[in-house]
Amino acid sequence: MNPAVADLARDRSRLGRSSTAERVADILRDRISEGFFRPGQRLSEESISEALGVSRNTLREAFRLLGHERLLDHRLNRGVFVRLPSAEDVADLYRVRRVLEGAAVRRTPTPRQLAVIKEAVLDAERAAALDDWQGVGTANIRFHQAIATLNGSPRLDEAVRQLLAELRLVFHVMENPRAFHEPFVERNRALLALIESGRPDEAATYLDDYLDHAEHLLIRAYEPNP
Amino acid sequence: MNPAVADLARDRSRLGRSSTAERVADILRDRISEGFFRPGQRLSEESISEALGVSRNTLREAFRLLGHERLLDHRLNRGVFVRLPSAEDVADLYRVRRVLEGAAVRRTPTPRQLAVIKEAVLDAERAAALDDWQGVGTANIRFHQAIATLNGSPRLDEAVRQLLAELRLVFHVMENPRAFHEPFVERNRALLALIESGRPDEAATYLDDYLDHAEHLLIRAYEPNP
DNA sequence: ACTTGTCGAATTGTTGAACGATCCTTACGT
DNA sequence: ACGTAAGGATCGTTCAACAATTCGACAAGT
Repeated sequence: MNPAVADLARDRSRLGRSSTAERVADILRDRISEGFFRPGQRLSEESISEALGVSRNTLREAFRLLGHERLLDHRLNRGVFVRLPSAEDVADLYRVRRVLEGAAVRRTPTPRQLAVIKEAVLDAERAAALDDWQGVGTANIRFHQAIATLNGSPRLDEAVRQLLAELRLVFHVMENPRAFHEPFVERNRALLALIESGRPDEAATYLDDYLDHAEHLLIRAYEPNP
Repeated sequence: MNPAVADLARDRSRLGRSSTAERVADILRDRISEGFFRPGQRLSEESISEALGVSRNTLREAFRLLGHERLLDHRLNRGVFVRLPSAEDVADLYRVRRVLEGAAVRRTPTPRQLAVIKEAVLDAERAAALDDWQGVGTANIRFHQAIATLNGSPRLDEAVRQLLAELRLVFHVMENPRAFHEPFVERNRALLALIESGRPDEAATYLDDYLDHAEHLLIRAYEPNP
């Protein structure tokens, strides 16, 4: 086969994925992620389908997709709600993070992977300097996503992407984002240094402590405000 | 709260999840899992909706669910197909298994968890004695699912459940199930012994070799039969 | 023989309306 | 305070219709 044509094979994935339902799901996912739809809020089929100019059936297909990603909670005969994770959910999310990210930091990164991680650290530091704590949170998520890619597994990348999207729901119910995000800006850099210097065991130990700290902060933020 | 009433909480999950679309998804999932629908086969909306007595819209919601579980492949304007995993998919599935099951075997099991694992080992041995290699495959999957529960995370349990369901698709394209399943009956027992005796590092090492072996067998089975 | 253009059947993508089922609220009666 | 009944709103599901797309076949051109 023609080598120039074979190069096109990479773009093939862009062809198939663009049904209306999936595009609607993309829109809703973004809205949830940015906090436009708040956790716990109900999403009316009628009003949203009307607002987006799609039929209820198509919207329901989109809802199914997001429900499977744990961003929406589908309650029979009551409608879909933006998911509001419980304290037990938070604990489980961190259980998964310890496994997935813990395995990731034990791998030796390629220079390209390392560059992506470093860029995320820098973004967080820049946002912190501007007191943009929402931006710090976003950069933080990119940081951990970049770490997850060290596993070299598309499925694990996708799992981490969903997991962090779910975790972002938790951030939206917190009243004080600065208190939560601030301590981790410098921890990100420290973790990067351990990964970069090729000490996987120390990196893993540091990550465990990192995640413990983050989880305790979140859980504590849940108790005064159930 | 009444302790007898609290016991009912476990059945609560059965209440909500019973829309027609989800029940249809359950049926199709079982059919795919048992090989009634072969990998690569196209599932017609019209004929299946008619056969099950549900509308096309409802069936499409079910298709979305299974597509998200990677059991169906949804190609725009061409319909849904039972997923046919590629060799690269197999490699990635085993990448994930090494991470998730590797983390699991390093945990100390409760007596109850150990009992479930042991039961799966026995089931595989019983099926092997009867030359029921399909049954061995099923017991094998239960064995690894039971191992995954050692992580103590509902999300990881679900991830492993989906992962093994996807792997079962691979089994269905193999021509010789005995050659693949037979060697692992006694390996299951050996791995159980290592877990039971509280030697997590040895168990993890053994599991790595176990998964390497399984992956190589599968990949090799793919090459003569693309 | 190989590629390209065109046509038509079959299937999916999406819509809009309809109706029963279920839930929530409110009001009522005991 | 508690159980109940009525009403409205919304979801669950179906159905029919049409547009959009794919696919195979066949003709035409090189």
